[in-house]
Amino acid sequence: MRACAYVTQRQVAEEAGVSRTTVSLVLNAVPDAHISPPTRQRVLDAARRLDYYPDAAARRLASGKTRTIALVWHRAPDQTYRDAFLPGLLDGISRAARRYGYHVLFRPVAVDEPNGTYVELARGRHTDGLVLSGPRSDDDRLHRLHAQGFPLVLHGRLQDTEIPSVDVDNVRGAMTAVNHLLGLGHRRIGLITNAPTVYAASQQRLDGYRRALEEADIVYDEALVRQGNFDEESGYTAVIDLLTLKHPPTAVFIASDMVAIGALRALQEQGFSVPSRTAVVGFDDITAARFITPALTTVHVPTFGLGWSAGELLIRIIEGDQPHQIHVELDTELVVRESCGAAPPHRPGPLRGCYVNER
Amino acid sequence: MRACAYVTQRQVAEEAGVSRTTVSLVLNAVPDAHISPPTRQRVLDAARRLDYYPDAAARRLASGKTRTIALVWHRAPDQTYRDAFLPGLLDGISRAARRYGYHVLFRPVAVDEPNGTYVELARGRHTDGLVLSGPRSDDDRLHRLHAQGFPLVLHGRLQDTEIPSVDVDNVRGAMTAVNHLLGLGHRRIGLITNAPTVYAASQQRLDGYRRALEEADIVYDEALVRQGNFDEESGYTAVIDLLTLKHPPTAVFIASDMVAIGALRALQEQGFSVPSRTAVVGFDDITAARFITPALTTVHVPTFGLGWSAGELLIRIIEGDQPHQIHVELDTELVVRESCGAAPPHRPGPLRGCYVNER
DNA sequence: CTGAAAGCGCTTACAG
DNA sequence: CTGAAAGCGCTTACAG
Repeated sequence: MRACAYVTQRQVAEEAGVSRTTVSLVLNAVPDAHISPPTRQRVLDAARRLDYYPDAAARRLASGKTRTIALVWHRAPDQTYRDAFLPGLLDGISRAARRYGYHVLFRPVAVDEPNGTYVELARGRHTDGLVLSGPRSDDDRLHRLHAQGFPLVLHGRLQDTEIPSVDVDNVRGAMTAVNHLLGLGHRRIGLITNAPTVYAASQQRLDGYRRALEEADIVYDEALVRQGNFDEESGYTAVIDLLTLKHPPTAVFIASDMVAIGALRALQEQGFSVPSRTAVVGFDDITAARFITPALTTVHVPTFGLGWSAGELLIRIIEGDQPHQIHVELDTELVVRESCGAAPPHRPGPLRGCYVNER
Repeated sequence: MRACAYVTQRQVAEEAGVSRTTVSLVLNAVPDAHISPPTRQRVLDAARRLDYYPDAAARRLASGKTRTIALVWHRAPDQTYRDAFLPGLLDGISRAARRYGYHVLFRPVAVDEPNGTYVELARGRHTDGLVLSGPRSDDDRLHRLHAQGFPLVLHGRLQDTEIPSVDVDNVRGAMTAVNHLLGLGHRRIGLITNAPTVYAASQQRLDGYRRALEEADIVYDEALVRQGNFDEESGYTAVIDLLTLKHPPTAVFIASDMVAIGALRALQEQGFSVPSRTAVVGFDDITAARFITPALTTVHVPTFGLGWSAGELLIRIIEGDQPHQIHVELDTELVVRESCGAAPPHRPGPLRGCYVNER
């Protein structure tokens, strides 16, 4: 069903009275093909007049380049959680791609899908490179792809790998959160992780927590630490458990907003109102953080920036530039709202106080 | 930089001891090419042994089909608003595409971008068809594309057009919301629109509101109607204005959750607590609706279903099937939470009561 | 049941 | 400064 009649390079050549080679050279602005300005102009005019667009498939086949990158999107156990990052990330990648003249292919991987089915994109030459969001450590086809020299960037780092990656500086992000609570005078600060610590990000946020305490000369107390698992439920349970302590913490750093939302609810139900009795700081700055009551103070993750960086890094690799940084770590920012107890004076109006504190 | 060495059809042919034609026929499972089972098996084995993937560009060039569809994503004035729909929509389109063996290209259109730049995807044969989310009525390149017979599906209907589309049944959705309030005994029901009524969806939701009132023999009172404009701010302002009435409404249907969130805040600030003094029902069921206090009763928009339908409809059109429905309208569902005052008994736990009421 | 051959619409050495 | 020609890796009538 090719309803449209497409105009080809040949027609442009005829219209301009030159060879197809010349048309190609002009339209691709090949640097060292010295085309006389008048010839150039004639080709350009002809192309415009005929409203010519080169055929993508032909161009790819001849050049060996697809000028396309793909985003492979692993669904996480908790869907809401990942959905919060998709728009920003995708927008960032798309903008970077467009900036460099690339297209972007989107490829979700269903939870029940076997590992590595997305390599078809690479092996079938649909794309020049892949951004993989949410890599699995047991994904050996991924490592094979990398070993073969296929351009790859991970969103979310994998342990012990040389595959280029983009992520937020989780250690420093966590430190910012904890330092903020310390600055408000808290000394017994609990931690609920965002996920089991087999996840690199989770371990790093835990490390940041420990380091901030250490720098404040507070001994790390494992009794104040609980494990979250991506969703509200896990935060709820973790808090209930935390409150069985004889001396519950006066503040809790919860390394995921989604988990924090469940935690907030548990705290309120147990009469540990936030922030008056317990201060809470989250991590991620998902959309809901602004809307929950009390509005959540949290560590903002720059999703657009992550997407942009991933796209740009990948394209550099594809084009053979030597990127000076193979693992990009972006800074986070603390967003002070209400749940930490350091909220700005309450202003009436549709928006909850939400200024951003630079680190 | 082609680091990988790719295996070609020719190598598979040699390995299997057959011609390239035969390889193509077998691998594409061409229906009426009668290949003997042993030959077929030999080809399959050879392909597997060599880990062969056909070259996408070559295939496209030879077949004239890209087996790719694109999602063109217009950013709306309010970004948060649209972001709420992207994950579901994109997931739906991607799943439909995969189901039929298509890939999906994602193409955001920046707010400051001139109209119709995305037609390059069509004219350059990057894709066999386009799903356009958030079409502009003044986009004449869109109409030209359609006139040329290029496969197109809109997400969000355009007035007076024969271009196939997918949307939610806005009229019935609004009626469900208003009927619910009527069922709770409300008689003075206000309306805040989701946007100016030049937007088709906005007009339709207004129509649904009027029709529900009419069927309940309540005269339409323009004094109870205000205009929202996508964001919280507009909802906040609209409520402030509404409350200047001598007899403010006892319930308000707000045709957008984002607008409703601003409205909720204004109501609470003005002492019209929700739901005890004023009942509120929203529209869209964005993620934040669950998290706001009180949790928002709202009309759920099936974003995944919209994406799936758009993808499937587009693929049917591409493949020349005659779809029996050119304008698909999906049903909505009312989600009863707290803001309408008909909440289920309060249960402790991480999740806010959120059962779904079938229409 | 299988193969030789043309062709898809470009890019890119190479020659002049 | 410009053109003739080979080639990218497939699909698809067509012939046998």
